[in-house]
Amino acid sequence: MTNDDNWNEYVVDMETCTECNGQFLENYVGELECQSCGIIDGQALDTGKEWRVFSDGSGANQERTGMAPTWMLHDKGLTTDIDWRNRDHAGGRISGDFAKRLRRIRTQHKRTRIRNSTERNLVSALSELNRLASQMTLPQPIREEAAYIYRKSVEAKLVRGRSIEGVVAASLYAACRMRGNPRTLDEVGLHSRTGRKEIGRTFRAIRRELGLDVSPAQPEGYIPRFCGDLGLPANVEGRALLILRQVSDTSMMAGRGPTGIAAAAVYLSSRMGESKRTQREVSQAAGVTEVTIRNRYREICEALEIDPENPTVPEILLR
DNA sequence: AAGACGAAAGTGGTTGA
DNA sequence: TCAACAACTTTCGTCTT
Repeated sequence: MTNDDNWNEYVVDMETCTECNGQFLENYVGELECQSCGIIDGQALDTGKEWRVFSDGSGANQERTGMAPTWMLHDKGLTTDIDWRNRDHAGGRISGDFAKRLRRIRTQHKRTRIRNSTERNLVSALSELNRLASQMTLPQPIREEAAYIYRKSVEAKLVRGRSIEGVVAASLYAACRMRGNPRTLDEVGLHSRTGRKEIGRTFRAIRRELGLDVSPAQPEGYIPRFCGDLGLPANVEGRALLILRQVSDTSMMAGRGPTGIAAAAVYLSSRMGESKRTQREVSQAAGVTEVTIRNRYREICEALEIDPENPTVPEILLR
């Protein structure tokens, strides 16, 4: 029996899932999540359509009121669209003078959607935002948050004297941290035309001027991504998070870079089980040096009284 | 040969006078 | 504005597996 095998017996003390008899385990945002079917706290998510039927109940009509407003479109998605096809409501062809008129209306409509230079800027900034977020594979809520921060920055005239790209990158960086899915400045800088330095400077300005409540990045936030990049199984990830939770009360965290701590926790967790990773592999996934991992590793082992040579799951982590 | 270790010097950012 | 400072990186020789 490996360490990895008996690990789960101690961590999981929750009931079993009513849907599939799988085990509930606390995920990193503190919800109870079924390990096999992913249901949160016994509540299955309804992935069905939200169409409501007001007419004959046959379900043939699919009424609703359009998509939810989004900060990702310059007009928040509140607009009317005119179909580009020359067809009437029944699908019949529209031709002749009326088709000509329709073409004219479409042109005018396009012009009214983008009214002034501010909106034009917003359009290009938001497309840059989307490009960046896509390259970094960021989820929709973070993009929304970033778009909102960017809008506020424009309102506060923070783009004056700064590049649009810089403000976009800084907004994204801030949104990632605020949503507990932190990225390093290096990472954002890698995908943006602006460098790490400028993004950092701009981020500080935005935070100060908008009074954003951005707490320091928590090492926990990096764990899922590092483990994913390293192809580590879920139990190693869960154990790394528990290690962090134990160590977070100690003084070793003070003043240390969160990425280094997270990297060391992943490295330690991987060494406790069968799927081991080298310092080099972890350092590349985490963007810190092996030396830093070694130092944090030593400190974590010291704090948790773990033998660095032959790390086993310590008593304090079992309950 | 690869991985781990640790010393020593260098770098970039923060802090406090 | 500048120097001190801590964290982190780079580099490199040595030891272990």
